[in-house]
This record gives sequence, structure tokens and C-alpha cells, in this order.
Amino acid sequence: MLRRRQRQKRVRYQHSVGQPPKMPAGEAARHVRWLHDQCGMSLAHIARASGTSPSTTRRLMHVTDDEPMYRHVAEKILRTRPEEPMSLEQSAHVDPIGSQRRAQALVALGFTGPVLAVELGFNGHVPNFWRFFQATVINATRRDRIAAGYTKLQYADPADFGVDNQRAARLRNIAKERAWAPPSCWDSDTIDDPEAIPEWTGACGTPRGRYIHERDKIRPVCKPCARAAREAAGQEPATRVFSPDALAALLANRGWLAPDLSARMGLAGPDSVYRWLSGKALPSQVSWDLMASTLGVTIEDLEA
DNA sequence: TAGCATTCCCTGCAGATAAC
DNA sequence: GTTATCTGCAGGGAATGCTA
Repeated sequence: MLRRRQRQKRVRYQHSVGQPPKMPAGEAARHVRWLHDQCGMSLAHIARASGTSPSTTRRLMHVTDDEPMYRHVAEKILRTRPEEPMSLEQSAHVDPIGSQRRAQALVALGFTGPVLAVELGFNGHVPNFWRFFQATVINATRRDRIAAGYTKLQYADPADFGVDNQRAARLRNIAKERAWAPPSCWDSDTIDDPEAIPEWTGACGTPRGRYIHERDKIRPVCKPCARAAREAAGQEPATRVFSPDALAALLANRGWLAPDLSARMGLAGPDSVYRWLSGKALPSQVSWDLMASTLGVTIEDLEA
């Protein structure tokens, strides 16, 4: 009761001096949006820095200018200053295809994961470099770092970066198995085009390209040429491709979530299942078999 | 045997929602 | 209006399996 009287008294005083407890959220909302969009701060980071709740900062991203909010909360928000400014362009999400092709091209030259994890801006973290090939979006800063590293390395010799011949040959074999094209197969003006294909033969993507692959022994036959040859022959693809959509549909049919499947498969946690569902990782053959038996389907039911 | 590739474990972020 | 909690997911470090 006493607190209530004190609060009513304070509210009367605030009104009398022209500062009611609530004020339009517009100014605070614009400040939060500026900190988030222009300065690269996360909403939780803004909440911590201002001493408010994360849900408050999140709400302010969507309120209208005249929507009321508490003055003391708005003042905390307005006092918050940006940390480590990052431009909107730097934090924007972009298509990773061109960056992935550049990294693949450098592997095809014989550069190893540890070298590329340093030179392409992964802070030397090798697992993240290899995981990057499954990314569906990246930010513009990463794209620019990879482009800079590609420019530096595309005509370089891996030996100059401490890569011995044996390791370089192994990496070139890996690229070969995955049909990753070297820099010579890409043009700088088309490498970022999702529709572009690497030019191994001068006629890739056509039956003639497949013929040139065979004639000149350019191995492996690139995917566009193999597809063109299959289509010309009216054949279905022979390689197995795991389908995240098929897995998602099977889980939905059973009412299972990722943790349910991981528990039934005996995995330590749901992380791998999340990565299979998102397409960011492919299951090993053993995991694929186990997944199929756990779901009571054949491995073909999990193919694309 | 070295080191690459994959998986696991942990932490933190964002969205949704119930509770205060 | 604010806080607490849960879920899904991404990223970093470490461990382990695999291969040349």
C-alpha cells in the first residue's frame, strides 16, 4: 500500500514537471535499430549494454513511433553507445556460391585446410573452413576476405606456403573426387553467378563437352557434362544424394523432433541431426544406414 | 605416422510464449 | 511491460576416425 502511494505521488510529480512516466517509443526504437543495423550489435548485446531486457530491445525493432514505453527504459536505451562499429554492408548476408567456388579452386591447386583457414580469414580454424562449404549464407565481410585471399593465392604455388608435394597432391585428389574446378576454369566475372558452370573443355554442359573430356582425358568428367550425357542417353543419375527434405518429412510423419531421432540413434546430442536437416553436413554411410533402420525405412527413402 | 575430415561438446543468440 | 524459459540453430574448441 505504501509503495502504491509512493508510486502515485511520483507519477503526479512527473506529470507536474512535464515528464510523464511514459513517452513515445519512437526515439528509443530508432536508436535500437541504429545500434543493431548500422553498428552490428546484436539485440542481446544492446540489452546487456543498456541494462534492459532482450525482449525490450527486440520489441523496439518493430514498434510504431507513437507507441508508449516507460521513460526510464527509453533513457537507458538512449544512453547506450555503439561498440566495435560494423557497417550495414559488412554485416549483410550474401549468397556463398562464389566464395565457395573460390575456396574449392584453391583446394584444387593443392592448398591445405590449415593454409586456407589462415589466408581466407577463418582465424586459422580448420573445421570451420571445411564446414564453410555447406554454408547457405555468409556475411559480406567473409565474402570479401575470401575474395582477397583468392586474389592472393590463385597464381601462387602451395609450396611457397609450406605445403609439401605429397600433401598438395592429396588435396588435388580430394578436389578431383569432388569435381572442384581450379581457378583456370572460372572467369572473374562469372564465378559469382549461381547459373555459371566451370569451363573444363570449352563446351561443358553439353554432350560435346563430355566427348572432349573423354578425348583429351580431362578427369573427372564435370557434373554438367555428366548430366548432359545422361540426359542425352535418357538415364537416371547413378550416385546417391542424401535428402534433408526426405528426412524432415519422415520425422514430421512420426511427430519426431531432432532430439528424438538422435536419442533413438544413440547419438550424444541432436547437433548432427540439425546439420543433416539443414543440409550443412551429410551423414556418414554408417549414420545413414542407422538412420534408415531407426526410422524403419530403406536408405533409398532418404535419397533426393 | 602426420594431418585432414568429421563428429561431439559446449556456449551463445534469436524467436516464441507463458508467467509475473 | 517485463522477465523467464524453451527450442532451434550457428560457431568455436577438442577428440576421434580415416587415409595417403
